[in-house]
Amino acid sequence: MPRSFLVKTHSSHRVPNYGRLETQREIDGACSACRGLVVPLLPQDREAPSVPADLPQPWDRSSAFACISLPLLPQLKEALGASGPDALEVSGVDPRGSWAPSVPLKDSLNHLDLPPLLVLPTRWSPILGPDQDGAPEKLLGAERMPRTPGVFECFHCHKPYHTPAGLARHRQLHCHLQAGRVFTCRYCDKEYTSLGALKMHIRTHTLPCACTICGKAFSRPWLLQGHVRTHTGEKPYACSHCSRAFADRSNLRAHLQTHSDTKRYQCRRCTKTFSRMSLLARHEESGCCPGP
DNA sequence: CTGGGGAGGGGGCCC
DNA sequence: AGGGCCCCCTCCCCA
Repeated sequence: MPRSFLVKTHSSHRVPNYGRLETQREIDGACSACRGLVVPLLPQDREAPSVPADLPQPWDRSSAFACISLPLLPQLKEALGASGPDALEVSGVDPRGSWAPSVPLKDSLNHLDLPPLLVLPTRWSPILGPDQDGAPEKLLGAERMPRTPGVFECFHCHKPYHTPAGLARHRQLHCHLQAGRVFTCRYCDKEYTSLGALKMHIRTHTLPCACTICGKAFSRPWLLQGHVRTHTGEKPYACSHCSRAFADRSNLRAHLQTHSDTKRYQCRRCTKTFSRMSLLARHEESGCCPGP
């Protein structure tokens, strides 16, 4: 089953049932599209894809999730053709290994005349990302660096995402919302599709981790740990290119960008590149590149 | 205006 | 289920 994930929506009119906060609302009239089964057709994989790809492919492991109603599976298999994977029904498959659809999976599924939720993948609209090689660069051994941002747009709500994986997670949101499997925060109106995600979010309201030195409170122990370093001066993350050290790994990562010859974020209107998205955003907001 | 460091927040994944 | 850790991102500030 797909992992639960954050529901970033504030449009809820649902009333939280705090009597069973820890209880998922059961919906009788669950999402017709999801009533059968939510199947990760191509399971998400955090590891680096082995096949370089200029653009996300329809069978990209990190992007292809769909809600497949079990009764529709024979129909789906027929549309995909006889060469389709037998394992498609329940376990998912990475077609790049042994099989790939002869036509884009999206088109195959569209032939089914299914409700929109059953169609995958969602429309991709890469705007940036000429160097989206699909192979995350390595940092500090097993760590990952972000890909060059593109824009991948949700078919349903047109919400933009920087990565196909982010879009894939977002698409699950539509499935969960239609199914009514939603937990709402009692402190704000954020909604989550799993209780665990909600509990984690609630910590951002209750801030159970307090600094013994200054009293500042944090939602998670590791946030507090990072904060304590601001008191102790500990900087365990050293740059391998210079003598600088950092208390925070993310800041080291940002710093390493300054050693890189290639800037990841390029202005869409001029060719100027930036090491950080925030710098690009500031550049665009500054009006440096007046429109046509 | 730009580049970069410091600090922190958020959700996801793994064990 | 919970903790630890991950990545991604943002904001603020300063040179």
